[in-house]
Amino acid sequence: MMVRGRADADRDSERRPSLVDDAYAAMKQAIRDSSFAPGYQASEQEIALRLGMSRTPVHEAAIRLQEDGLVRVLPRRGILICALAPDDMREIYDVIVAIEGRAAELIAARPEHQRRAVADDLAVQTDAMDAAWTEQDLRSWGEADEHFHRALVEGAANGRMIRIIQTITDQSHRARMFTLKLRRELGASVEEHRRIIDCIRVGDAAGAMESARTHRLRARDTLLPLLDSFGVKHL
Amino acid sequence: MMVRGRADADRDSERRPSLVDDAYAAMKQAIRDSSFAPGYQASEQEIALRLGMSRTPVHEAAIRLQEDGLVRVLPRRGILICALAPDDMREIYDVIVAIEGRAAELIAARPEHQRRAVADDLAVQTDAMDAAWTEQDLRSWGEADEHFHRALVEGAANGRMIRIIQTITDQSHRARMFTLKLRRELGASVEEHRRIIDCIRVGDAAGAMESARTHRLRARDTLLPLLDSFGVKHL
DNA sequence: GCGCGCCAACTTGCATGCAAGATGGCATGA
DNA sequence: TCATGCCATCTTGCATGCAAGTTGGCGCGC
Repeated sequence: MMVRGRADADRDSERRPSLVDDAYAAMKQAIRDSSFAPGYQASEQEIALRLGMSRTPVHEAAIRLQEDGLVRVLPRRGILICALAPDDMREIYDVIVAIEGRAAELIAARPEHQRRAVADDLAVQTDAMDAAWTEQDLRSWGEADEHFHRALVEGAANGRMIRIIQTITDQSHRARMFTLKLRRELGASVEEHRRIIDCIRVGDAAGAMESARTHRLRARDTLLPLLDSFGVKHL
Repeated sequence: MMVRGRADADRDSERRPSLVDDAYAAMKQAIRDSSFAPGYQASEQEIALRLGMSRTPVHEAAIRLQEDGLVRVLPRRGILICALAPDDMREIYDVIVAIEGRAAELIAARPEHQRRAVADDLAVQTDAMDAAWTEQDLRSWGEADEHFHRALVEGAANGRMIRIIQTITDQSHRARMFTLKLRRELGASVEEHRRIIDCIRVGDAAGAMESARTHRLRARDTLLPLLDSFGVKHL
């Protein structure tokens, strides 16, 4: 199951997805897997033709994608797939540090049984990461890591935080796929995750925030130089 | 000058605003000043008529407003103006605490002359608040306070943070107008703002974050009970 | 050979037409 | 009197037409 236009998916539980939803999902997926490479300029007409619909739903989906920061709609010139510059990664990490830090703090401040439920979930993902690491299974490691961070934010039960993180995750998906192959310090993450979990278990809000922040800041400080050294200017 | 669809305003410096932009701005303004009250259900046709355009630009503006969380587009039933529940205010405050806290920390970590520029700006706004307070000028106080918090986030030079805060500010504008009249502790804000400024001046990142967080948490803890006591269920 | 301007092709902005889904009221039956 | 079902009306989803803005290339003048 895919991410989809949360704006509807979670609000109006179910209804037949409209063509706009289809176009939105298809385009987003195409951007995620680089069928639409950054910098590529597509015409709405062409996309509409490929998706078997008229320009209208494609245009409306493009507006939503622009709002998500994934494309730019250039008046009378088409849809431009956005590229991410190193500076965007800096911005993204700062937002993540802020939101995940607060989320961890909030979780640790919740009643004991709720804390434990979240902590157990986080522990499952972290164990999966540990296992994947010993087996050198990058793909599984990445998925478990993603689940961990999603569960962390969802644990704070704040729809706006979830939405913010979802948007930013979508934006940085390609960069993440790229850096995943480069990282050589995956073991450190497991340990840092466990520290976060411990703080949540004992209800140490300040510690939870601090360890969540430290984890992301450390990751940022390993990855950004890596990107720099590869001279990556946009991804 | 009004807020406008930042998605374009800051990216493509200038171009004749399209009808969609007009519709977006007009509807947003109508929601801000409660011409469109929460819970009101409008038809696109009717809005289009009032704005002197066809349904198409109104519909596209509605999509953007829905993405901003200000309205819901109900399929084949019209546009519903969203109301804010107390729980939404809780969510909003948590996001603000996270983002402004990190922003203050980032500013305090910048080079001295940049810190000072931001601090001076913040000090001007705080002085204006102080003056407005002694003169019991609520409107001026509110505007200066708004400028202070905007400057705080803009000082961190992170477009995504600015955008997040802008979205949330738009959502909570009506609630802010309502609570402004109820508050009896405006003096405390001035003092707390000064504490933030001092930390920024001396480059105390941890202190800046902590005082920014404390400021917002204190405000939340005074306001939410106030809303509760008035039995406000949506605004 | 080189620069400049014009034009044809292309692209979207916006209006409108049509069909299908949603709604509220009225008539009908118990 | 009340519940139920049908239909007229309203509203949007989506396709398409037209006009205006943008672009790239070709030809003309130098």
